Amino acid sequence: MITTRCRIGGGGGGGVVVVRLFSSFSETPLATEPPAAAAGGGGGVEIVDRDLEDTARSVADTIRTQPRWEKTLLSRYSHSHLFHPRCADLVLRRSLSNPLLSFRYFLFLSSSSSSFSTTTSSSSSLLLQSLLDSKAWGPAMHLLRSTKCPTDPHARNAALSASLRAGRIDLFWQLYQNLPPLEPDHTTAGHLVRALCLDGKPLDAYRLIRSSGGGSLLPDVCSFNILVSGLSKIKKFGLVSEILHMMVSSGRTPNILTYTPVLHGLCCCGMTDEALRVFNQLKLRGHDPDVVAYTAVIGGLCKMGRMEEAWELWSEMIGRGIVPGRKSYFVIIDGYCKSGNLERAEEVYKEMSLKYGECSVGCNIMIAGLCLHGKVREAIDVATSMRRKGIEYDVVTYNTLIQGLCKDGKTAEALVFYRGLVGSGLQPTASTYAPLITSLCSKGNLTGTTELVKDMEARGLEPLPRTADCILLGLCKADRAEEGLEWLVEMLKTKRRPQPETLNELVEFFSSVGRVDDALLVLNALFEMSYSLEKSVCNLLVDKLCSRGNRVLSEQVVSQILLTN
DNA sequence: AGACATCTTT
Repeated sequence: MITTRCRIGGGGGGGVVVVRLFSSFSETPLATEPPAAAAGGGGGVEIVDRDLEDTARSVADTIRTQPRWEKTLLSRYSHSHLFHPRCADLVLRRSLSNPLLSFRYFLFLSSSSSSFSTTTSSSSSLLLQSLLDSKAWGPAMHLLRSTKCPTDPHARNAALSASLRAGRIDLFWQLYQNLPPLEPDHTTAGHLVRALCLDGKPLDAYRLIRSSGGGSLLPDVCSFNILVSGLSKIKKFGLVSEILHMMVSSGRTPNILTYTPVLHGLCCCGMTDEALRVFNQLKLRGHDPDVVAYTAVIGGLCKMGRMEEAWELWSEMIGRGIVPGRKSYFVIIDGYCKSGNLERAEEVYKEMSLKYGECSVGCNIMIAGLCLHGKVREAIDVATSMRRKGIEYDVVTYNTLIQGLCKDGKTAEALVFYRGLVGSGLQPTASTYAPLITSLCSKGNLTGTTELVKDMEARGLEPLPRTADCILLGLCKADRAEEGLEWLVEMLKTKRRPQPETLNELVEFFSSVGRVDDALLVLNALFEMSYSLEKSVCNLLVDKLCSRGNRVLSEQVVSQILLTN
């Protein structure tokens, strides 16, 4: 028996569940279909099919048209008919267009008659399927757990699959834990891999695959692809290569969709040359890269500013008859913007607009490019023209403009956009506040800063690390050291570590203004985070301590510094 | 059937 432990996510703490994919090969009973007349007929009374059909039709009409039909049914129909499996089956099927009604009928049957059990797994599977299709998860779960409802492995797999498709991993694990063990097979393995990857635990999925021992218990290519994608996102390329070998040796031949996330992952962590190598290998081995693969590699080159090579690949892509999509255009336009070739960016932007029309993301890219190169006025012009064309601003539009204006020293104007953002009903993000707070702090405007910090808190937003540092420095230097130190304590409590440079600057500041006690306090925090103290700051502090005649303390500090550096 | 690519965060 092979089990793999994995954590289940969803709500907060998430317990540990044993993935029991390969727990037992034995007795998961397949649902069997007993003879139709076995139950309900008692006493040798033979019920004619025709009668049952009439009853079923009438019952189905009743439950569809009457609000409270439970009592009516019990008094109007003979129990031997009502609870006859064939009749139950027919009513359930007739009501499928209203899955919840059908489910209510199922509940009625199972609670009114202790001997009732749907005898064909097909009608309960149909009911389950329609409940899943209408995303009625609660009833679907109830049905699956009901002992009165035989559901075959296929139906259970359908439920697992439906919960994954709907992105409800929480439900997936509930189902998985509460259902009787499934016959271990490659379908279930695939579902588990997908669920673990969606849960952000590709390593657990990898361990599961490793422990399965290979062969027929390995999932299909598509699930493998999801695993490769998950491992690529966390940059575990060694494991990716192991999985690729496993795929080849088990006959799950990797395809272009297997490799694209790898290319993307490599490009994202600066390994663009490695991506290029893999990409060329793929082409040599006869794979036809699609638009997504091309876009990934072109994006990698763009991120490194290698625009000539990017354009070369772009042309190659066009030459192969591949039509660049919207996102391909975004990538290359952004590349030209970032590298400062704004004219070229505009040319390609126009080409994209002719093909796909304009949208906020495209405008955002141009706005960011203009801001980056000090053309904030032009950026605002682009934004204004968006409004004219009926393209709505999104949070990124606002954030980009706010950042651009702040960098240009136009904090007041940036605040106008901030108010516009809030007024438009969009939710600001931590990135909205970062440049505003930095600007206000550097101007010594602590009133404005604390106001924005309060706004953030009211929205449940945490300042970005740099922003938090900025607030810390701002408060301390504006003669509000008490609040500043409180802020520092709060940061440490919530495990948000200030940068080493920030703490050095603080020690330096407190020393220089003669607040030696505060300097020592910060120094302590600095040591506790095993940061090191810069030499110049150290000299300044020791100097201050000595000049105060505090020889003992200064020697202690020096020896402490020697110890930690 | 299912998966892969975009803009803000200095």
